Amino acid sequence: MSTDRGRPRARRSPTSGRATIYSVAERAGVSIATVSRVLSGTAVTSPEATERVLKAAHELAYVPQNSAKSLASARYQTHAVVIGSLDGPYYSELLMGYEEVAARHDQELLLVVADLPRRARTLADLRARVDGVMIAQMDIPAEEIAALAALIPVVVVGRTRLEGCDVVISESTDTANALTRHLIDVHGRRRLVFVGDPDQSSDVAARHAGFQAALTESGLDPVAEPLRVPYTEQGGDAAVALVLGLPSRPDALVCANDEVALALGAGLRRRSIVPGADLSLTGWDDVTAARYVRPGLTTARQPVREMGGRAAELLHRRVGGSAGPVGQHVLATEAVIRQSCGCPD
Amino acid sequence: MSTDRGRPRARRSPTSGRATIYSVAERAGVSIATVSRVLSGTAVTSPEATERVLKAAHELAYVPQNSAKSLASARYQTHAVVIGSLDGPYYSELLMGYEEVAARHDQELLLVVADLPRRARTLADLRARVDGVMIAQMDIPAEEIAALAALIPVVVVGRTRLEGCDVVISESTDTANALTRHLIDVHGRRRLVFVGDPDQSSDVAARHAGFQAALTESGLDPVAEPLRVPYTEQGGDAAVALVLGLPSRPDALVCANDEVALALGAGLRRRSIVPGADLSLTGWDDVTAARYVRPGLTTARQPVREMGGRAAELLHRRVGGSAGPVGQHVLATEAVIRQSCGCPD
DNA sequence: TTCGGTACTGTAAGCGCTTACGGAGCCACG
DNA sequence: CGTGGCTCCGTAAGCGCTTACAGTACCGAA
Repeated sequence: MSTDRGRPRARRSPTSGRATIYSVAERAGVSIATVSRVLSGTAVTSPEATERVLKAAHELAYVPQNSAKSLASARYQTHAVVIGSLDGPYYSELLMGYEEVAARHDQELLLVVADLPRRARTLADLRARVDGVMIAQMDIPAEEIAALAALIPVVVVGRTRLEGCDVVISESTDTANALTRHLIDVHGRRRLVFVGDPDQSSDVAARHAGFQAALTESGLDPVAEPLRVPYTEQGGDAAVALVLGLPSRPDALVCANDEVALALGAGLRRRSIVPGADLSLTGWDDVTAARYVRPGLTTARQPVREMGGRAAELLHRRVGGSAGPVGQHVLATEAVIRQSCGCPD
Repeated sequence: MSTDRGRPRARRSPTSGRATIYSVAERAGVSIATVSRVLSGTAVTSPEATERVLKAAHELAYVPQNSAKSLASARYQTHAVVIGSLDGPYYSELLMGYEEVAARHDQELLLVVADLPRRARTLADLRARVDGVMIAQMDIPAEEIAALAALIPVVVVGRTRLEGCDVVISESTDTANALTRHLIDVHGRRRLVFVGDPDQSSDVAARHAGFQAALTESGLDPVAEPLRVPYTEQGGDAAVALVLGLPSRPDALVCANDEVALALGAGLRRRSIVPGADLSLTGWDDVTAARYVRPGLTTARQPVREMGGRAAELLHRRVGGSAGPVGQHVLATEAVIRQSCGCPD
């Protein structure tokens, strides 16, 4: 019947008893369009209508259904955050920094822990679920990231040399250089070894480059190839054996991160080789434990929280279309001199 | 015209160029219903249709639009994870454990860091965005949680005495008791003090209860009221002054967590009071630093990862409706004896 | 041959929003 | 008094799915 034509189509059943835009409209005596306009502030509405809608919405404890909003507006108000693990303070700190800024822009966070096995599916699927993706995981191939970046805005943290997406990193090479120079110039070290695999992440590669540069500038050669161990406690334990197996005992160990340095230091000490005295030991990241061990671990502090914040800001802009050409954002790093290099307390 | 009646309504424009269920249906030569059935596996489809749909979907790189799915099915396939902070290893570990199990059930994770200021809005809004909520934050009032639990399935980790939702905790009282008895019976401590505020969290309250019970069972009285400091490094620093200000110097400090214990230990040592020798010091949580400091910190290890996993499992069941009555799930805790209590290396 | 099942499939309604479009009411101006 | 412009509002189409319902085709039993 044509008498039906003018009114909103009959609703099914009140599915969940939850208020919808229809119930709010009815209670406020306006159309759903007006409710939408009032609540999203996208168009002018009369003071009376505005007030009535607000009142009705409040009385019904109305919360807009997220899925309906997204479907109609083609916006998710959500960023995906892709990390490989939450081990150690690095990712936690990064996530906190990211969250803070994202929340300021009313963006929600979808946490994706992307193991290798489940990655392929997940990563591509994200484009049907979020507005943009932040990646802070080292072991995802560059091509995979590039493919994703072609579908949806992507910002990457902590690694470099990526095409088509913004990158946020902290300065590594110069600081690693300075730290290494400190060992050479101040502590007179001559037989230095880098502990960590430069090929595993561009970040570590940059640190290694700084290390290498410092040696070259001082006319030295490394005592050995980098000791390629994983960036974990286990890696540090493994490094103990490698160090002891070296033809000539090094007098300085520059580690890719604190975890490795701490485990390596503890292992050496068990063999009566005392970091700070018998050799210099440095880490990277300034984890909490670094300032509790004795001797305190000389290391470098990345502005991790700020990196997260910057990444969130960038991605938000990029999603909103108000960002310039993609580029690389480098934040400053600070060397933290404690005693494991040989400095006095 | 009635000739139009039989065919699917005309689509607007190909909004984003992305494949939809319509394009897949068209390419496969079937209806969208069949596509949906094939891809979700909710009904039998002929081998030929199945294959054609799969092929078309693959060729078009089709990913179902999450918002449309949710809107139509009233399911989000997402859990909210509410935490107060990611500081320290506790929350990271919890989150990892949770994520692992949630992923196994194909549930996504919405990360909500709920500061006090933004909490009220966020928490209630979650019901229009996720299927269930996991809360691992200590400072949310019980009533607020109860209110949320009335709207949507909720599971709480690490605190007790909550109505209407599942609770996952680790055993605290007995382990705290055992740890305290160790100090009394093995190390002959008599002047014990608890460091931490039992009123801040039910978890710490339980540890304090165990501490208190051990004293009572041994016919002792605590030397002083609990030193009510925050559970942070700053709290530990503050505790140093409190300890030194005590009328009688305690010979054992039982701390609410490792962070406090580590900072307190470092502070005391600076005053030439050596943990392990001059007094016993214990923590709780077994953070990474606990095994690197000297003396190694005697502490207790909660099965944090398992707690996260259990919580995810519970919430998934509860959302699916296949869970029994709400209840409390207690996992075992393990005392970790190192040297800060006075034990030899 | 007829009829009831069984195995699939298509049609279309509906999920709860956003938003283009057009209309109503009102004022100022010619 | 007619007209143009402005402000506010309602109508309805559409977002891309799921799923109830109603076939259709085919087979075996009566």
